[in-house]
Amino acid sequence: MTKLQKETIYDIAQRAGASASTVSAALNGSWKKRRIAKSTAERIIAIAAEQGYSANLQARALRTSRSGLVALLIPEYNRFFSNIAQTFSAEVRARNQCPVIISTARIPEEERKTVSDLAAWSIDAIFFVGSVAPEDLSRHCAEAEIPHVFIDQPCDIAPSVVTDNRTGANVLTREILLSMVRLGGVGDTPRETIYFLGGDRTLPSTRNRVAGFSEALYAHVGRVDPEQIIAETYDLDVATRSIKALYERLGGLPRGLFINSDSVFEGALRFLATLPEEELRACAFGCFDYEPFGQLLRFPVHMMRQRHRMLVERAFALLGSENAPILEQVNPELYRATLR
Amino acid sequence: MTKLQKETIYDIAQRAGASASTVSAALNGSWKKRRIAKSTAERIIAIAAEQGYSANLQARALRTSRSGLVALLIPEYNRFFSNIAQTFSAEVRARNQCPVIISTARIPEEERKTVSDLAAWSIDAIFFVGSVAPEDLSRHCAEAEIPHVFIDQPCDIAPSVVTDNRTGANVLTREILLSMVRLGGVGDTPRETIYFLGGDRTLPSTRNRVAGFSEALYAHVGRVDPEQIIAETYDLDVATRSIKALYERLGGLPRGLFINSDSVFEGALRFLATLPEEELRACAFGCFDYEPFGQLLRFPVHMMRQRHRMLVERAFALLGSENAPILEQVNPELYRATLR
DNA sequence: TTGTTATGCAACATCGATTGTGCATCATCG
DNA sequence: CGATGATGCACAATCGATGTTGCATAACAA
Repeated sequence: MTKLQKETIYDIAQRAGASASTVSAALNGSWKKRRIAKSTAERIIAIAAEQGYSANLQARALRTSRSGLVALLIPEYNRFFSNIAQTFSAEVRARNQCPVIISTARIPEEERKTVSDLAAWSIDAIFFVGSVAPEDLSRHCAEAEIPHVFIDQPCDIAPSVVTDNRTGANVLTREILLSMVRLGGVGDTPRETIYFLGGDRTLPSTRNRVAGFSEALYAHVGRVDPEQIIAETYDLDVATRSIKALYERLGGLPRGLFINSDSVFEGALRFLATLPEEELRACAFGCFDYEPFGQLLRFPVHMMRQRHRMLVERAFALLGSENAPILEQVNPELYRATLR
Repeated sequence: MTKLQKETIYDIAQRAGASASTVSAALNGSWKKRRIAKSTAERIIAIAAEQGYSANLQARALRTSRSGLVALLIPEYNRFFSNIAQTFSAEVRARNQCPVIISTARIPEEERKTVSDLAAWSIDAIFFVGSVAPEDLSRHCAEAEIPHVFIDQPCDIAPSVVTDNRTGANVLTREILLSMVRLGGVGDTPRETIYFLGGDRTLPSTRNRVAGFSEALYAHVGRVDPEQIIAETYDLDVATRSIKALYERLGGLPRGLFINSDSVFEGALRFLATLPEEELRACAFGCFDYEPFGQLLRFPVHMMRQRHRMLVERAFALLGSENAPILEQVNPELYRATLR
């Protein structure tokens, strides 16, 4: 085994008594098209293997302007996005390409800069998950001719795969309402109603979840108060403060709580953890996202699980349909809390 | 705004009425060393900015054989590794480089292949987290002259940063024992003792945790039975089966349980969730890893939090000290379960 | 035997940025 | 005034792989 780095097609060519172009053709598989004798190709391949040769990918990418890199941009590493990252990795590697995962912390400026960087790398494709400004990013990619897909947050001008948030939220809300009935049902005072907590109303996913929530609630009691919806941000710390403020304003927990996303869940729990168990059990919880530990808390929580595997698979399928603003929806799965 | 892709230094050179080499120097900051007039450099930089120029990184990497890419290899995306990934990303970007995060599923073959791939990309450095076969990987990197560091699992022949597992486990075990005292203390029957669950004994981190566990236990009761240590794998499903088997063998939960890692925690909880609350509260739990939801379960759990920020920072600091088998330890933080 | 097509491979230009070298121009000094 | 040195920049050779072009030789037909 010699130096992994230094060996080039020229070195191999010398050893094999052939030219560099022949070696190149033999090694990248194009030898058949280039009318290289099978025996020659096999000899070269054997020598390369023996020498532990591996092509300089920069050189190849420079020449072909295709890098073999596929990127995934995520806002952060929470459970949902990590799951996406995991299946994305597997999927890319299965295609013999190299997955590159980058988190951009929900900062639009950072997202744009990252796209520029990736373009400079001649990236083959970009998957955006939970992007803040999809259209802007899509235009950037289009300019650089980079195939791209949006997951979780749709884009008006590019293929997108999203969870069916509206239906999902509707189902989850109905489930919470069902639990609330056992706790006394939806009443007239603020404390006897359900609240929607967390998320960013300016984003389509949150808007759709709010819509599903509202529909289910309206169908149940015939009215929805805008005050019941608290959706300014996904920020974890803000979630902690929001639930605390709500608790103080109402003089206790409401009878139902729709928690939007796992990060909000985590933030809210920081406050909830300080409450006595009776209070927690007097509120019906639902969370739009799945968190395994959620099933094991001191109080029951319904959860809506987004099917990350399916989302990623469909996204790959849509990669071909470039620039077509297709919107594909994947329905999430309800995990009903078992009463204890 | 023109095509993001096509603009090269030659185009800029034409516009500026200068040569490509001058443009190159102006744009990459080496113009001072190359005695380019400040006025010329500024003019070129202005034109480049106006044209939205960005350098072709393949070409640069090909020439300089440095890619600006820094890789992080993790086994999977659990909470601990995701945290590492998050701080790693930030750290790399702060250095104006591009983070590449790849999960290799604890498969040695996959790890080796990934290192080869990365070498072919002229990767600038590799951070290995929780690697299965550190020495082998280190040799590969050394051959390709890639700076590298190991986090979480040490390597005998390369710089490593790990949690002080032994001390951490000792402290955590003592805390569990303390809780056990309130539950009746350590007695003579199997059900009145403490068990160590999960992890892989062939790995140094688990070995050290077992050592710390044993020392604390020995100091407390003067003996340790090998049967008290169940550490064959980090696998989540196996953890579920192990705890179930233990429960059935003992005819109930033991009085204390040391859970090794968050994935084992998650696996064990699948079974624990099926038990009535009284049984859970009759056992003192400790987990070597921090899981925010862990503080909010139906029973108290002490947790030992690994300081991922510090681990990553120290790893960067050690990158320079190439090939020196330095072992740096970072002590974890105890999160005492509050009784409810 | 000559002309034609097929086969197998080497030469060479190319991708875009970097960098060693060299050639002007201008200032400085004895 | 010629020698010396600093200044500002252009030229051209790389880095390693790809693919087009073209030159041999062989195979075949006329």
